[in-house]
Amino acid sequence: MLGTMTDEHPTTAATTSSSLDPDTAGNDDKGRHGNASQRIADGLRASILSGELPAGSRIRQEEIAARYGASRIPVRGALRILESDGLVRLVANSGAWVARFTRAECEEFYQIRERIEPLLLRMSLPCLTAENLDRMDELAEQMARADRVEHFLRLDREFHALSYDGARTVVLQEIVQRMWNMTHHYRSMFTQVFLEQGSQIVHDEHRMLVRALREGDAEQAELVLCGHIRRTRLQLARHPEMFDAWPSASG
Amino acid sequence: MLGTMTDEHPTTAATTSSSLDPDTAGNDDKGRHGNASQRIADGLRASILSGELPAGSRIRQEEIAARYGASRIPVRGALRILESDGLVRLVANSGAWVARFTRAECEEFYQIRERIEPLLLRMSLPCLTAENLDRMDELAEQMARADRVEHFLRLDREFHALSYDGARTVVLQEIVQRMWNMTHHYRSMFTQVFLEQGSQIVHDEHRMLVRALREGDAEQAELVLCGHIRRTRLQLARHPEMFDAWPSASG
DNA sequence: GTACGCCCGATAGGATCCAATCACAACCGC
DNA sequence: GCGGTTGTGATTGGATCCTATCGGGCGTAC
Repeated sequence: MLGTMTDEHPTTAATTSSSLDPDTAGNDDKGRHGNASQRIADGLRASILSGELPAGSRIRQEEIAARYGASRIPVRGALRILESDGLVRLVANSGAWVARFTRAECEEFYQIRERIEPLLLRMSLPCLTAENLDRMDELAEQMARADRVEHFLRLDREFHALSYDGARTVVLQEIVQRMWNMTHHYRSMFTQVFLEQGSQIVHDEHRMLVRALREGDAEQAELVLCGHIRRTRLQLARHPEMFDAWPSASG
Repeated sequence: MLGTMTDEHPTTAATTSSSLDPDTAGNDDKGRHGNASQRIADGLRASILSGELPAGSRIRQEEIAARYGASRIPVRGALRILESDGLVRLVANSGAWVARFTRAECEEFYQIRERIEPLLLRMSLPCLTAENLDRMDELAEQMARADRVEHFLRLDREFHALSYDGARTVVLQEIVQRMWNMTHHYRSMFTQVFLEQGSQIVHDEHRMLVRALREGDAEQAELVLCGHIRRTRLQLARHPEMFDAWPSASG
């Protein structure tokens, strides 16, 4: 026979790498089983999120290919992956740029997050374990004492990722992850501001969230999370200077 | 100079093709200016949505390349595009399959839609024109008289796409479009059922939606739309036979 | 002096060829 | 007879080469 090998759907996906945690985002060992595109995409994603590749800067295929010791073919694949991640903008026959978002787009992302993250939280709630919640308490505690931006961001991302850990969804988690990646730089700048101000409300919200989850109160958890994101969006809107002070795109 | 050509971000995107309408979905003329990947992706998308390529069937690169008179390189690009559209599932070193969704995943999609489409509608409302609304009335009228599934689906998609036409968003519209594509077959089967039953509630909802939009009542419009999607989800959950009677994947 | 058109370099996209990987199957040892 | 192993074919992934396209710079005409 010729065409009757494995024409049915694959048993499980298992190839989409990258968790909500930016460090392990795409560094799953299984992700690289012979897939250079994925490896390059993961590396580029890390470079973009770390700020090494600033928003608006151009990405040249040959340069990336040389850096990763590959040809331009897997680089193109990587760029497509990052485009679907929302981190790179491709223009046919022209080139690739690190995505840069306007203030309006950023507000759009936050409004999307306000709607879908509470849903994801609701879906996650029934399967959250006591270990999840204990760890979230720890993280909330550590965040309250954090003074460096990168440290806070790492804890914050792990905190929220944990809160979504019980969800059995696929697409929703991917969307949420994309939103987190796309808003990464804004959260970074915003964190800078509120760490300087020593605002406490973020930690109050985190504690309220864990409490609602512990009590199994999905409605309350949704409200707290929605408010958490909404407050951030409104705060962000009050700091338009963040959108002017973009890290400039060097060649 | 060497590196100082156009290293800034491109002025506008303008390359993401495909509207909410499945016919023009990706057939924008500008999409093909030397971009075979896009052209092939658009063709494949149409084949998948039309049912010509059934869910779960395998996609062979060489076969597609031959059909479109190209090499396998742009086919790979097309497959990546469709993967980010959620219509194709890629497994490294194994192959590509037309995405097939479980009942749980389908419910997930509808729940996502319940949350984000009302938001998109709210964002669209302020910029909707009288022409938009008049055309929506027409479409609602035609839908009430439609008796063929494809005809209804086409009108329905145009109706809702029009309701989102005022939105200045980018990402949100892409997400919504993806959800519509991924649920396309389910809507097809569901439409079959309710057309046979002669149910009127869908048309009532459509009229209520237009009325709320005319009155500029965003809150009411959101509620109606949420209920519209929610009711469909619950109806779908009551027809588990749809998930058994999948079109089989022929090689 | 300015505006238009042509030319050319650089970069992205595509074709062809080659290597790696996987699935199936037949074979051999126990 | 059965399980593990290895071989083979098909298919995907990657490298190299070639072509198309885009943008800037120069020259010329008005």
